[in-house]
Amino acid sequence: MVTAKSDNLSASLEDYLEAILNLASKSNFAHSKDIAKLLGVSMSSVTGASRVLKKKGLANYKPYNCVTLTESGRAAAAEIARKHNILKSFFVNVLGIETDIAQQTACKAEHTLGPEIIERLLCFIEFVTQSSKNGCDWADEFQKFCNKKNQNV
Amino acid sequence: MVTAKSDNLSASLEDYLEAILNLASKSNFAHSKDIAKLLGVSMSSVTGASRVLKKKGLANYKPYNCVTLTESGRAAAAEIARKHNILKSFFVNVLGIETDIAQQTACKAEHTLGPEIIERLLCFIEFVTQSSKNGCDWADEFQKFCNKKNQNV
DNA sequence: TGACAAAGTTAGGCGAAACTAACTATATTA
DNA sequence: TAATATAGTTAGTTTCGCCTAACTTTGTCA
Repeated sequence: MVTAKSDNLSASLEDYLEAILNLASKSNFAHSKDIAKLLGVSMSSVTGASRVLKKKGLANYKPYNCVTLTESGRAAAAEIARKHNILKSFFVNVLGIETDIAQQTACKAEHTLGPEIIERLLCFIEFVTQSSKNGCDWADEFQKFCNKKNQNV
Repeated sequence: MVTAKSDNLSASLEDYLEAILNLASKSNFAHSKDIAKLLGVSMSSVTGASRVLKKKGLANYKPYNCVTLTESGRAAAAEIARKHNILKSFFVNVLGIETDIAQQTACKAEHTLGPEIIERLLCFIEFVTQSSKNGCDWADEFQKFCNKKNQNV
């Protein structure tokens, strides 16, 4: 296994990791200021987190330089991002939740749901997608079901 | 509305509330020792939490006495327990997750999922239940889908 | 009824995560 | 190239949630 699962990360550190991954998607590095803005946190908090991530071998950090992810940092961040996307997709495409709420909730839930649930959710999304191709559109049927129910209230 | 939603509760306080509700379901009161055991926490932590819950008007607490919930404490706890049950039911009955894992995950996720998601999940459970009565057993089909997929791996 | 065990509390401390305010480094530009 | 604006850091503080160790209260039983 190459994917060095660096576990034992707090929800907060996972957020920093994910933020860096996203910001670095084009440029390969992330500015403290942008991380701070993205996470709604002060710059000094970013400095603190960067030091911790460095100590854990997940980020390359030198004072007054941009932050980059190490190999295992990238792997860990990618896992978190994957969880995030699966959750968001489930919320939007299966449950029919509004994008904004789906996004926000995915951010929180990605830290609390274990692999068993995540993999099953992924499976479930595939299942629904597949059956819609076979003419049985569950997501659509579900929406109708919801609408009918809401009318009765 | 009677349900005095006392929000702004930390995940931790919600856990205490839920624990007290569960322990008090028969006797109407909860011993510190039992709360501590249920939550895997020291008794002094329970004392601290009890004081906070009292200050928030959610629990009746007097040193060296059992803890009971106030009216609004009960309402808040019931809401949390409801979330918990909806989540657990979704995990077990729709996703087919093992009971233990479902239970544990529900404990964590109940603090992070907002009402929109929870209500939709409830709706979804009803939808699946209903359609299984009409001869279309989704949960079962999904299990088959999962099994087939796992075989291919 | 008095000694002892069990239950509960208090005091003090620790680590995580955030903040503000003051300082330092870097970059820009006149 | 020196002044200044922007970015980043450091120091010190706060809040939360938990812990251990020592103490107090309550309840039991010989």
